[in-house]
Amino acid sequence: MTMRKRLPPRRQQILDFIQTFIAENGIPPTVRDVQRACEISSTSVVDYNLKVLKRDGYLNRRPDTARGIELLDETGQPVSNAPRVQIIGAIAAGQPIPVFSTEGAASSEEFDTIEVPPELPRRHGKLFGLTVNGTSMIDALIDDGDVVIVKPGMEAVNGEMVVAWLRDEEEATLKKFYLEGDQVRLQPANSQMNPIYSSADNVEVRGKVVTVIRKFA
Amino acid sequence: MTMRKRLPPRRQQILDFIQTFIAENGIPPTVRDVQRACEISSTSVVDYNLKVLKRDGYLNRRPDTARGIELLDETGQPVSNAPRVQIIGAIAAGQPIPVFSTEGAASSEEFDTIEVPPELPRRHGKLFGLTVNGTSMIDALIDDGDVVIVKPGMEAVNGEMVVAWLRDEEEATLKKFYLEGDQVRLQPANSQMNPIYSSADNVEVRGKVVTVIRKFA
DNA sequence: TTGGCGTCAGAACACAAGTTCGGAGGATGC
DNA sequence: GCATCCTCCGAACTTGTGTTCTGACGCCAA
Repeated sequence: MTMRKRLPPRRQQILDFIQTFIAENGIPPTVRDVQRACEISSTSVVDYNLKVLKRDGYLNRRPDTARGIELLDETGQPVSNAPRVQIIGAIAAGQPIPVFSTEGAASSEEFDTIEVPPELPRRHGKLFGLTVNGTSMIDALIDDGDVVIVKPGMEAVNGEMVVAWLRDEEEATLKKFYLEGDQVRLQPANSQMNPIYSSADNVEVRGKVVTVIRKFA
Repeated sequence: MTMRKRLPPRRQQILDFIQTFIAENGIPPTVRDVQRACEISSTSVVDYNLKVLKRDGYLNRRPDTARGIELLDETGQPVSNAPRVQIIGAIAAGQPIPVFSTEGAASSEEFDTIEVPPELPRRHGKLFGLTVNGTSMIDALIDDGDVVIVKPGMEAVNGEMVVAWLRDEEEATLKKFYLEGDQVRLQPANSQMNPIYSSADNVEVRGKVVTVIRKFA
């Protein structure tokens, strides 16, 4: 693991541009793309900085090939353009969620993110992630440290796993949702634990679990 | 939604190569890359076929730009370069798996595939997928039609969900694995179902579940 | 047959793009 | 001052790469 020091402004600018360019166009920029965008007078300057960035492990270059720049992450792995979902907090049965601003569009770089298959955002739109604390969902194959990907929304069908907000208690929990008459049963995924019963008025569905991502198994 | 008819072999070959090339290199091939790989005598032939493929909605081309090919999916959306895992069959408690050649490296286009976060193959190497039939794993948040991503391997730790092959019965099942003395308990994830006990000799772990991907929720 | 159509071959063109070279400031240390 | 290193400049060189032109071959219907 190479340390990532603060870069000279030129170099940082180049690196940022490459990142943006790939995100926007799907393919890496050419040397001259970088030159124009960063208003550098000569391609040799770009080449020089790219060489340094390569030496320091920020990217790879395929020699003699057009658009041969390949960004690397902190571990030296090629970086992918897979979509990332913000992990906006943690959740555990009976524990409050911190922020939880569903549409706040908070500034990007504040939260951790996690890679998801591109199919998910395509199908569900905006999503967020919650880290699961503890093993209270162990029967649902959700272990300590796993991340649930949640689609914001108020509706839920019986049996779906939802993020439920209990108004009176001011707590959020991750449970299976069952509407039974005028009360709601929130069923944990742990045979050791009992369901929570609450009046339907007191339960606010904040979103439902779309999938679970196990960070390492 | 454009219909995707059977393509002439040349065109299909070109399309396949582009797909493979992007998967392997992260950037699209050049016209001459295609030419060499498909053993085509002239770049004009490649260009001609690319034009037809573009007309028919299989790809986009950025004019005059190196590596300007952009693959499209059935809906005309740009296709991502997220890794894909082969779904080599289906599995349900007590049901046999069809093929199950772990390392066979079967011909590419025979199986369905599913997108996974790039982190998974990076971490675990070669993986395969199995479609889950039925709701016998419902307590594990694995529903009918979900896909379990499995890392091939013989070892398992107690509590892990594994694909277990029962030699005598010649059946494969998806269960949680517990080695208890010299026998193995295969615990289903359904409170309605009883565990299977078998001698350790009779149980062969084929792989363990790395994650679950819900196709639509 | 004839003509159109889809497909391919070979070659060339024109520009895109990676690479290299000599030189020049500016900082830093001796 | 002098050497050394980092960084930049301008220009050129060489190759990569998209594109085009002309011609040909086979197929099929009028």
